[in-house]
Amino acid sequence: MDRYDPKTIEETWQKIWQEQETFKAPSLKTAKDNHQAKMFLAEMFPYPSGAGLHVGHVRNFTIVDVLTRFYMQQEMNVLRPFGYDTFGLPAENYAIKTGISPQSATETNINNFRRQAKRLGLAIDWSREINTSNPEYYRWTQWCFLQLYKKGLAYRKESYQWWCPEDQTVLANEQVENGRCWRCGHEVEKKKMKQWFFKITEYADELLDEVDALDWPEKIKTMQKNWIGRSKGAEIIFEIEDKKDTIKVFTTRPDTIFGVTFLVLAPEHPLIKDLVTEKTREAVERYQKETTKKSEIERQENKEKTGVFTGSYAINPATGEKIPIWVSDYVLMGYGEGAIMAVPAHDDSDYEFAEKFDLPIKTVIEKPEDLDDNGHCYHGEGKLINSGQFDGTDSYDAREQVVAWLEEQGIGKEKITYRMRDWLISRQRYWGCPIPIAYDKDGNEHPIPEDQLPVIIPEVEDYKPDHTGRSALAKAEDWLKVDIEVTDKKTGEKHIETMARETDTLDGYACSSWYLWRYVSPHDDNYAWSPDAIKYWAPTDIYVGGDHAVAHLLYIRFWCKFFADQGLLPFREPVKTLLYNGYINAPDGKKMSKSKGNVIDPLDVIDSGYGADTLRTYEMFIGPYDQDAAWDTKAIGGVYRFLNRCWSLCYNTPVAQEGTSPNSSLRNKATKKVTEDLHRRSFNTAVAALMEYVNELYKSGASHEDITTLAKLLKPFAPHLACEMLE
RNA sequence: GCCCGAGUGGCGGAAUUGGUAUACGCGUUCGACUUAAAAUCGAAUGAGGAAACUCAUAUGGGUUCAAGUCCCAUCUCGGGCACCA
Repeated sequence: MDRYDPKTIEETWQKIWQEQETFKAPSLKTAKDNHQAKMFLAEMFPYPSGAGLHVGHVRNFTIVDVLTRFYMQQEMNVLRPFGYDTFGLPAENYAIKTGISPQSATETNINNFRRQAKRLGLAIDWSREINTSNPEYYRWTQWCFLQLYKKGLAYRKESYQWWCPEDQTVLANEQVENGRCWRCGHEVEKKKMKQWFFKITEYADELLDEVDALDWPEKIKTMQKNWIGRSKGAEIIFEIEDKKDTIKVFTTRPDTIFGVTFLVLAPEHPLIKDLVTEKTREAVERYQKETTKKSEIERQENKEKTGVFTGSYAINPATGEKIPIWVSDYVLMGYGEGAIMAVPAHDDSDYEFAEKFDLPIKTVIEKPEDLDDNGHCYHGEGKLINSGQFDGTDSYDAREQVVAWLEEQGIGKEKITYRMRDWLISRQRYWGCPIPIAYDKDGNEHPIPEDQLPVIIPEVEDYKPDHTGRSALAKAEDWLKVDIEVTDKKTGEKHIETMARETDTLDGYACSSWYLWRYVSPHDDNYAWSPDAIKYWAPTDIYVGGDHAVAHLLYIRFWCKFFADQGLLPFREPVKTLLYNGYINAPDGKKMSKSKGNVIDPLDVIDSGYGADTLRTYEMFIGPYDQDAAWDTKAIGGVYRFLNRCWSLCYNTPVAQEGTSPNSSLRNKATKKVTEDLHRRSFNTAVAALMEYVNELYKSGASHEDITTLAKLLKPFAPHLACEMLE
């Protein structure tokens, strides 16, 4: 052979790797006996869409692959599995349109994905492949649900939830982006429904406190902190004039209590109906109706304050003054108590509201004189004024003192509030993991016993959700009925009762909340993850992805903490190091999309003659892995030329005699540089260093030893060519 | 509005701990090979200048023997949060 022929080389080596199971992780026994360090790497497993792999997958997978091959060269026990996140709307919508079952469409797509992934020459332990819609897998997803249910962390409650009218399902808060559905982009609505939740708020403090210590990008850590949104403040009780009811508010500034000149309730606040008077009832009810009708986008767009007076008054506990109670949509029912004490002198929103409705403004914090602040209200710290016994106190210290004073009177206490809500997991969709619950004739819920798992998704004729807001599962009449043994509470006797299954399925994020642990023992019939294997391999050392900054990456942390508390995981954080890779955009810098017709298909790139090695190396060379990059149709040619030069050096150039200098020092320099760069994940400069090395070898001549070194250093990036050269 | 990042040739980017700015690649130009083209190989390539040299890392200051890197201010772009009390 005198020409670099990627097609032949890549087919040859892919076949060898397949036959020899080159990348199969060592057995537990072997791994422990050889006393090497362990390394568990994974990419965020893909959703196998009908469109096949795109260049973004290639970047994501190649990062993991380069590290996998590198750590194998460093003689570590490496686990690098692969799987598919297969539940989800696209397959179901496709089924509704074409009648092809999601089961069969998913199988087709997986086969396609696997075939394409193999053509990239990925160093995957294929014996560990998992698929979330396989009953062998989702049996254990259901088992996880039951563990959470047993501890009261999976529960059902009725509340207003985000509803996507296009997809006919509810959504988690994390799946609503700017008032729109994350999947289809349709505007979402609020709908009152009884739904299943996971009590993620139980772990809010730990999720927040342990974020800082993680070896994760700061960007992601900040997003998670913002999402959890802990704020420390006080809950204060206001009495209502001439009424027995009281109003609870949450505030982060109890030190401003003397400046409270009115209260504001969210339009959904349950107490409003008791506060309205003959005169105000009509106006208040009209306002409430208008608010409900407004979409979230409208509520966000129109920031002009609106509101209406209830007709009732509360008493400021600090001053004894009578203060009016108003209703306004700038107060949100979902946060704090759904009611606020308004301090217009020191809060922008309250100030705007007071200005608009001509309510009194009372300054209680003195602005430091040297401060040049042209704003209307001062939110900073300072000495208290007009605040009775607290006059002269520094506002920061006054926070605690005021709370203590209110607490003495039994009308206030310290309180911590979170922005994060519990995780809504019900989906009114067919193509998801069935929630293992049944209802008796009185509507009481009963968990499906663990020995009756999995609850298999039934085949149906028609995949459309029914018009009542239930998934197509509701149409599987035989499946709906289930016999469950119940114990009579009074007599203790057991009997079998026929019940109706839950027709909601689990949010797909539930299925991906534990898959990293399944990888350690993917075929275990007795455990979701086997205790020995999890102890050795987990947690995941390096996890690579470019999406799901809050949702998935928060959920896996939550489940990890929960299962650690059950004694089922010997660690409390699932991912040691997170690498968050950037996107690959079209050559014009815009996002690739089918509709724009600017999609680069990686398989086309391989088949055009460049081969997988060029594609992989190019995507590592394109720029720092964590930055977005634009595809450059010309620059990939430079990488192809580079691999050609490596080839020529090996096959078409006379072998130089091995001398001592300068070749050995060049070798050492290149080895040191590439190794260091891989340790600090600077893939682009590692490739640059290899190019430099090759350029130098062209000048000096390459000995046998030089070519061997080059091939070894090249192997993580262009494994097929490197293996061929080493042969 | 608040909180993070980032601004370096024609382009993507490098400079790891304050120590030769522009590695590597693309593009461009010239040369070799060829009847020719492609491919390949070699050379040049921040700006100005014949050269010595001067000026250049968004802008303006500062610290330092030394600043792309540290400090202050400003501008621009990107991201996150956003009526969260």
